[in-house]
Formats: sequence, structure tokens, C-alpha cells
Amino acid sequence: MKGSLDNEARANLRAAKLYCTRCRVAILKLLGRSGGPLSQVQIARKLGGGQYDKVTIYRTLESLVNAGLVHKAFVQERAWHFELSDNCTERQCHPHFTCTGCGETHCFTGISIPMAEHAPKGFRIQRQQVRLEGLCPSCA
Amino acid sequence: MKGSLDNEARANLRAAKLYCTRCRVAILKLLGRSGGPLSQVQIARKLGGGQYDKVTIYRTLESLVNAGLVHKAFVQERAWHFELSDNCTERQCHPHFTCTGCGETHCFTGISIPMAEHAPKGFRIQRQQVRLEGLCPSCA
DNA sequence: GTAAAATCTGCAACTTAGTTGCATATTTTA
DNA sequence: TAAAATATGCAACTAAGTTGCAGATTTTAC
Ligand SMILES: [Mn+2]
Ligand SMILES: [Mn+2]
Ligand SMILES: [Zn+2]
Ligand SMILES: [Zn+2]
Repeated sequence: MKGSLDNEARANLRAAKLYCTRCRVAILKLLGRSGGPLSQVQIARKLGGGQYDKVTIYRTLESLVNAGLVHKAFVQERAWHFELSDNCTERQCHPHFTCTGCGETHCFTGISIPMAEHAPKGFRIQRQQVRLEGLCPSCA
Repeated sequence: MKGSLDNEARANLRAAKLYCTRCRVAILKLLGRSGGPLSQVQIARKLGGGQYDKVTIYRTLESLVNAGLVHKAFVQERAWHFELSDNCTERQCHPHFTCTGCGETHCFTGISIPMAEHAPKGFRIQRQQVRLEGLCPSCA
């Protein structure tokens, strides 16, 4: 038995007209279980060393982003971080909290922040992303 | 005559106990004139080709950030972008708007967004940064 | 089920962003 | 103006991400 996360991942891939490959399914399931956005290196490690080439992981993520299943989270780190697009509207994704103590990033899906208004004349705001910084329970 | 931006830059450097070097003064003045945060490459270009080694620019920016005169702006690009710290409180910096058409980033110093509240139990929020995406007047 | 078409994967080579060590140059202090 | 403190440039390096291409998988059509 493969579990419902597996079926869900495959259904989403089929709906997006993407091939159901081992790598895509594995990454979708991993992101589904993860408490925060993950980088290529983190994904590679969690899937088990040497399972996939890093190029494959990058290209897999790219295809998932293009299909709208995954998006890049707005975290201030050198490497890009990816997470499932669910729980996010077109205009706003939940805030991301990064602990300045341990460096961990958490999704604050329970919080919402009003969209910016009164943009300067002529600017049209389409999306807003919020990043929070502070101390997590273990580091406070 | 060297102008008031120059004097201001030098005064700020002295107050921060940093040597007044040509590079620091030039970067502070440049950021003061800029309408948005700049990357190392942009800074190097605007200061005039080959004026400073990129290592020097990075180290200069690092010293300005440590002194609190400059900070890293929260923009979704591969390279870090830097801007003057003025107009920013400890808890919140103005939002940054990036046009999805031309890629330009603008500081929206006129807008302010309420700080997040109701963090999950045990988390202490210390800073908030907001990134906006959309179309600028020329691209709309 | 099988073959052809479509797409994905791994490898090697490359680019871009940023860092480190160290010898030399500049700025400050006295 | 000399000594002390700090900044700079160069070369060499690391980390993150990209590209081209040949071979492997997945899908579609029969
Ligand atoms: Mn998230
Ligand atoms: Mn700004
Ligand atoms: Zn922490
Ligand atoms: Zn634009």
C-alpha cells in the first residue's frame, strides 16, 4: 500500500499533464510532510544520499513550479527554498518565520497580514510576501 | 566642493568608528542617491568599471551592514541587494516592490503594513519584511 | 502487450555569487 | 611623521544553479 499522499501526488501530476516520475512523486510527498520550505540540498539529503542528481532535482522543482504545484518561498538565504502551493492564494502566501538563533524557517499558516494598499500612482500590486524574523521557542 | 551627501557619509562613518575610505564614502553616497537596493555588480558598474575589486565591495558592504548604516533588502533575486538603513525601524523596513515585467525593484517608503500579531505560542517576532510583486507604471 | 513518441535523467562542463588568505597600501592616532 | 590599525587587491576557492546531450523512463496509440 502506497498511502494517500502518494495517490494525491500522482493525481496532481496527472492533472498538471506531467509524467509521474519517481522523483516528482518523492519530492511532492516530501514537501507535503515538511514543516517548512526546503532547498535542493535539504531535499537531496532527505530523499536519501545520491538517489537523484542535483540537476534532476532542480529540473523537477522547476517543472512543479511551472505547473503551479510548488512555489519558491521568500526566505533570506542564499539557496532557493521550495514548498507546496496549497494554502496560498494567488495574491498572498502565508508568512515565513526564520529564527535568528537556530536558522530554522517555519510556515506561519495561521497568521494573515492585510495586503498593502495605496501603492504609488501607476503601480499595480499583484502579490505580497511577508518574512518574519525572531526567536523560536527553543531559542527564546 | 564635495556636497552634503559627502559630508553626511563621512560623519556617519566617523560616528560608526569606521575609516573614511574612498570606497565606503562612494558606496554610501551611491546608495543615498539610488531609488532601490543595489547588488555588488550594480554598485561596481555605477561606481565606474574596475574602480574597486569585487572583494573590496563585498567587504565594504559587510562593514557598513555591521555598523548598521546599510542593510540587506528582502528581494527575490539570486544576488543580495543593499540599501541605506534610514527610514527603517528596527522592527520593520519599508516594503519592496518588484515589477514582474522589467524586473526593477522600487522602495515603497510611503506604504506601511501592520506588524504580524498572534504568532504561534513561544515564537517571538522581532522583525518583519514585506515584498510586493506586480507591474510598474511603464509595464502595466 | 508492444513500438514509437514524448519526456525525463545523469553526467560533465560551465556560470555566477560570494569567501578566504595573505602581502601591500591607506588611514588614523599620537 | 612614525607606528598601529585597518582596508585593499589579487589569486584561489566554494556553493548554488544552468546547459547540452546521450541514454533511460513514461506515456500513447495500436
Ligand atoms: Mn510556507
Ligand atoms: Mn528599500
Ligand atoms: Zn531557533
Ligand atoms: Zn516594470
